[in-house]
Amino acid sequence: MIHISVRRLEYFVAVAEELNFGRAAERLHVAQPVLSRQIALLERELGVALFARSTRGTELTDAGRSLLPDARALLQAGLAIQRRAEHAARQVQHFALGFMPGLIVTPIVHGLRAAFPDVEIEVVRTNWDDQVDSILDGRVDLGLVRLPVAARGLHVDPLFGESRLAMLSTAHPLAERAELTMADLSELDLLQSPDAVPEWRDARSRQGLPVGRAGGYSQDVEVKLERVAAGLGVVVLPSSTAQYYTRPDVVARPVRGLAPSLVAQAWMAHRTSTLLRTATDLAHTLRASLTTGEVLDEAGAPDRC
Amino acid sequence: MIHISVRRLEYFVAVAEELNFGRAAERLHVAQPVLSRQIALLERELGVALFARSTRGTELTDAGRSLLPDARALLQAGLAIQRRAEHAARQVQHFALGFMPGLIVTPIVHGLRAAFPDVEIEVVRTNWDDQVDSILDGRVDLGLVRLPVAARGLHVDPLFGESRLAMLSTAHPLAERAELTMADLSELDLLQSPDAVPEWRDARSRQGLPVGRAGGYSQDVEVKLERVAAGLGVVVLPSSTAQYYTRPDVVARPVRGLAPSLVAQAWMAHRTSTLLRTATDLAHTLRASLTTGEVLDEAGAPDRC
DNA sequence: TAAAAATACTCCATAGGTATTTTAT
DNA sequence: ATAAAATACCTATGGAGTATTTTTA
Repeated sequence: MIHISVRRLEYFVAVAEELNFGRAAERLHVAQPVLSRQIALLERELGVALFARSTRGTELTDAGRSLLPDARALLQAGLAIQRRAEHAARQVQHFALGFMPGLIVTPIVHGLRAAFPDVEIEVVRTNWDDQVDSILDGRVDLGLVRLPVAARGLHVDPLFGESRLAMLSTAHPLAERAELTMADLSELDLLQSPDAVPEWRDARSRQGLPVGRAGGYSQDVEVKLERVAAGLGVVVLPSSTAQYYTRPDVVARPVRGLAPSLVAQAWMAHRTSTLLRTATDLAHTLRASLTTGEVLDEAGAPDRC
Repeated sequence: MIHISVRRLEYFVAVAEELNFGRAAERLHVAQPVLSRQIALLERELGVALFARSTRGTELTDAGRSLLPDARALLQAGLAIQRRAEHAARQVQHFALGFMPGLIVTPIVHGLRAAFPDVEIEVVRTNWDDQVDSILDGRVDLGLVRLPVAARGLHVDPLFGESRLAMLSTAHPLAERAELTMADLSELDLLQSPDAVPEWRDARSRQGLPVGRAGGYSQDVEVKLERVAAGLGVVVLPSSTAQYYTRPDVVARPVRGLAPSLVAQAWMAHRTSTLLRTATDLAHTLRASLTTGEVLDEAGAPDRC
């Protein structure tokens, strides 16, 4: 029998994120004493202190730190349940297809419409930061994602690879070169998450240069390109994305030593339906037509995990 | 904000499994009207009917069927939280290493003890049916499993392969042959889950023979071998397991056309700790010494998903 | 003394229990 | 007539609110 209360975990996550009971209470639209009490109850229930309180700044204990990802996972499972129930409640069936910028999902949508004329097909453009979350929390039933993904509970089925290009302002000296090297690239500021370009991060840390960025990262391609055009740095995009989003003041240059980007389809591992099955089959069959760029290698055998 | 109540989902799963409110209530140690009300409230909350009630047998609706796996996933996340909190509550750190029959975890345990003398290391023998569940519900921090696994939320890192052998009663006519073929094998009754021997299942269904088993499957190696010795059929075991569990009335025979079994380590994808990291590194380094059988091929690059 | 969290207390929503009715075979 | 689920009604736990106190930099 499970005693855990979802609400309490939500409170816990909020406090862990704010590290301040008052602000967390405000964010949750409850009174501050409620949090004091509920967190204390959660701690008693679990038998561990989750926070080290002090008047200036609350901190997570080891136990709290270890609970946080578990709690987040449970909350996301709860969200997914609500979202999907909403869809089940409306009589018309619904299927949401997520895709990263540069990918073309029209062929899949056409195929699905032909096979299931009564189903409402929705397409959702995702970003690097929510390509996985959108699947986990039920906004998207099947996502066309770019690897790597932190696949908690997902089936990931690689579809094809495509080369990646560095996007530079035309005003930048390096824009005159036909091809860049990793050494060139690592000199530049990266305007996207280093997780998306591990080669850059590795080269940077080998050189002892800073890897993080003070300003944070923009997630929208358009915003990234805006900042590139402004001369703030470089972003690395898959060729399809580079080709889709073109502007006169930004050029795309190949980089020697940059591994290809892999496109995959991903879905909740424990969900199955003929609709989903049809969609994954379609995506696999039509994978060569899902991009405007050239397909590097078609990842063959289903590497589903 | 999430409104879902874990308790209600627990009730839902119980009723979905029993398909009878009275029996489910008994199992949950609550009164039957409680379930009627809580399920009705859950249905109102979600806005969908989950059960089609009738006086003879309750059935799941489509919405209910689609909720069930999601609900189970959430409950398992809840269990994991409770289990791990229990461990965090005891001051002494704890690490549970799961392993399938035939595998030798002593080298890893020694390595961990050397690196973390104060941590309590527990080893847990798992079976085919709980090698994954034990990780998901927090009983095991790192599991040495046999592929394939339905990897919901797991990192799976293949370690090595080993050949598989058919275990037969010495009294069986085929026991006199030095090697069997898939055709021989598919004639025999399989005393383990067909999922563990897909080749057998495929051969059976091609021949139009029944694949399922009325009696269900035993999960313990010892019990399986007992039944083999009794002449009820055959089981297929990895060579290490075959070598570890030996009895005079059972023989092991190679089978032409049987793919090797892969051993992997698996852990919750969203958990990280130096302890876990050390353990996975140890397992990877020592992988050749984790089995008594011969290592077929060492799966190299980390295929972590 | 000021900011942050905990405590005291009150109120009400809701889960759970028992007894009973409804419903379909 | 019987088995299964729903309803009626009661109780008590516990979550949320306001006011206040404790704590420490």
